[in-house]
Amino acid sequence: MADIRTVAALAGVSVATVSRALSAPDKLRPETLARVTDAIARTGYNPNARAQGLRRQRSRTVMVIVNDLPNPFIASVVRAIEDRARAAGYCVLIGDSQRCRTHELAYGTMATRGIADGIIQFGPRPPFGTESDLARFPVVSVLDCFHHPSVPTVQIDNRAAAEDMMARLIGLGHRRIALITGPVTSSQSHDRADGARAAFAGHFGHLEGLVATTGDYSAESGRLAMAALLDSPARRPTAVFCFNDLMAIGAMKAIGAAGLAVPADISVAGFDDIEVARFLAPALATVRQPAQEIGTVAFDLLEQRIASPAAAVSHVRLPHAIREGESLSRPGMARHRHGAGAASAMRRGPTCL
Amino acid sequence: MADIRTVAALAGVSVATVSRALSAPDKLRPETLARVTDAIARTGYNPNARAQGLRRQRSRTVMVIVNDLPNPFIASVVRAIEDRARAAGYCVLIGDSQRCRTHELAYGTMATRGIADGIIQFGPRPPFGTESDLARFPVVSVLDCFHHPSVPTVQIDNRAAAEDMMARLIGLGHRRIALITGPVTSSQSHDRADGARAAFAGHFGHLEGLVATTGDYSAESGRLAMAALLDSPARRPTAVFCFNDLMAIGAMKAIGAAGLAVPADISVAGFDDIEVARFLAPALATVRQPAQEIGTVAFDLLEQRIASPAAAVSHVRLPHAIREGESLSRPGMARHRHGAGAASAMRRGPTCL
DNA sequence: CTGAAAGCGCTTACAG
DNA sequence: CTGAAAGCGCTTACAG
Repeated sequence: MADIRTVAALAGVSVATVSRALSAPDKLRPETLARVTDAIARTGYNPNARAQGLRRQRSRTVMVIVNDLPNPFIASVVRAIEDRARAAGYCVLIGDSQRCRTHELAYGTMATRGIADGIIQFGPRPPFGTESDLARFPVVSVLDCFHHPSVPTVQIDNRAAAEDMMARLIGLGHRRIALITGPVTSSQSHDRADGARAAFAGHFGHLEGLVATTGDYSAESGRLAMAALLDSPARRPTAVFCFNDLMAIGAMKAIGAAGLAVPADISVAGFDDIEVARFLAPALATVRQPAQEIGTVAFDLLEQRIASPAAAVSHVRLPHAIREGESLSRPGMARHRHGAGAASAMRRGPTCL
Repeated sequence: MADIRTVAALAGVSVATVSRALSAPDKLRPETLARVTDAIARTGYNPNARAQGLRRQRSRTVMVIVNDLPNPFIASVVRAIEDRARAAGYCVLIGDSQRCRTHELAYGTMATRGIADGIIQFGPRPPFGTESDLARFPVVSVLDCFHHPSVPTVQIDNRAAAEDMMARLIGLGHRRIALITGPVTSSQSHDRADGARAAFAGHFGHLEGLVATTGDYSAESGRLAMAALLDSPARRPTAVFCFNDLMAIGAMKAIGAAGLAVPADISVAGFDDIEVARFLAPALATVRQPAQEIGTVAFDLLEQRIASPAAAVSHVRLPHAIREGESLSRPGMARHRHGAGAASAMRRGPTCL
């Protein structure tokens, strides 16, 4: 924690020379460089990043704003961003808004106070209160994107991905399918719901049999939503498509709690392909999103934007894939061991599409 | 992104007055304050944190270094730290070392470059290469702690917690118990193994029947470790105590893959009490660690240390609890439906304690 | 190739 | 109560 003056004195040079030894060593006479390098080593000198940032007007830090850090899928994208950032000599500042708009805005403001050079935003709203800031401060929107002329986005084709999974379910013979969606504010959830509807209507010519209920991407919300769907055995779906894996885990729990089996009674599909999904029994069929690549591309786009703010804004769509699992089967695979009890249909949430 | 000079000019005062309007408003004449406040509002002025930090020699930022951010238990402790930090007006910088020593040291060095006022370290090693830095820079060690005279720690009593879970297993009648531990570098894993041994030996007077194999806290390592334990049906344990929930999830997968059932054939216990553990079927019995409180206390200790570096170093032990689950039962609950095949005993890893 | 000097945007004794 | 000035630790034209 010596400063540049200490090092300069020790090496018998000016502070400018010490600075150059670090940033442009080839501009120094080898002899001088050696003296400075030695002094740096002896003092354990590390330039103060605050002072560097102030002088250079660049912090080499990016802020990542997520809304649910404990969600393993989000964490894995964050990890990929961090990997790439580190390689590029950047620090990463993570803000977990916990879906609270106030926190989100606080992190956004913080970033613009010279703390970060740009923001990677995971949520469906801009991290600033005033839209015009988006034109001035580099922001990249990722996963659950929002749209703005000066904000690049990186995500999969959520609509097509949902269509693909629905095609799989329909292909297996399912005619009564439930969706457990994300919150109404989630743009990716809208896209997926659109895709699901398109696939269903495209195949059957109508939407009868497709039902949707809303979750909030937490396992508990998936459990509750599924429990609501099970309230009415007569209209019970034969397959459930959850818009993330955590909700699928919750749904599986609710199905088990009702004395039903996956997939014999109800097939379950997820979204994200988090690691634990592969460890469930049965292993969850889900939509794989390329977490690593999403993070990498997001960082690269942000870095480009920091370097040249006027360049064209690109919107990257990365490929998804269907991850096979044991949680899907054809409908009607179970003996009819459950009594009726046609109770309160659609009590909570579920609405026809 | 106006600067203080712009605001001062607009309000017709000096920059010193603008600074005071923010940090000590009561020192200004109400009239002046009003003019400045108005100018601040009109320009959307936010002080540059870099410049503030440089001048004040305080960044009001703490760095959190974890080794596995996607682990939901770790993420939940990080979230608690962030909550507390935000309330105290601090930023949080998260570094995910991914168990790589080089990255860990890089984050540690970064923090000391004026970027952070202190570090909360999750791993069992100090974040610096030279020990003496620990006396100079505030560090708090958390969860998987290391020990150093000037570093406060916060964790549960891992030894006692393991004893408690072992007592539960022994009380159910288990006589052949396997441990799936963390890596050898993990101090908390050592403590837990000690506790497990003490409980076993205390009850039986010997260690025959207690077996340990090593994992790395990932689900996949739990699966592999469990598969190795199942290699020899004759010596198969009737209960497995995994030193985190992710490994327990992996172990359950391996048990299912071998055609066995939890808990009928093998009881499984975990550690951490992550949210998904409650959603497994069967719900996992585990050791609850108070994530929220651990994070809160860790931040508070760090803040104290930043404020008064010379104060006494405290070591906080927070209470754990046993979370009941359906993954435990008495041994021998299953019919003997599996053939023998007494193959290669202890081929991989498992060693008698 | 090297140094003296200005300045990044703030804060805070020091005067008045 | 308010302002002028020094300085936090760097970097980088500008001279030489």
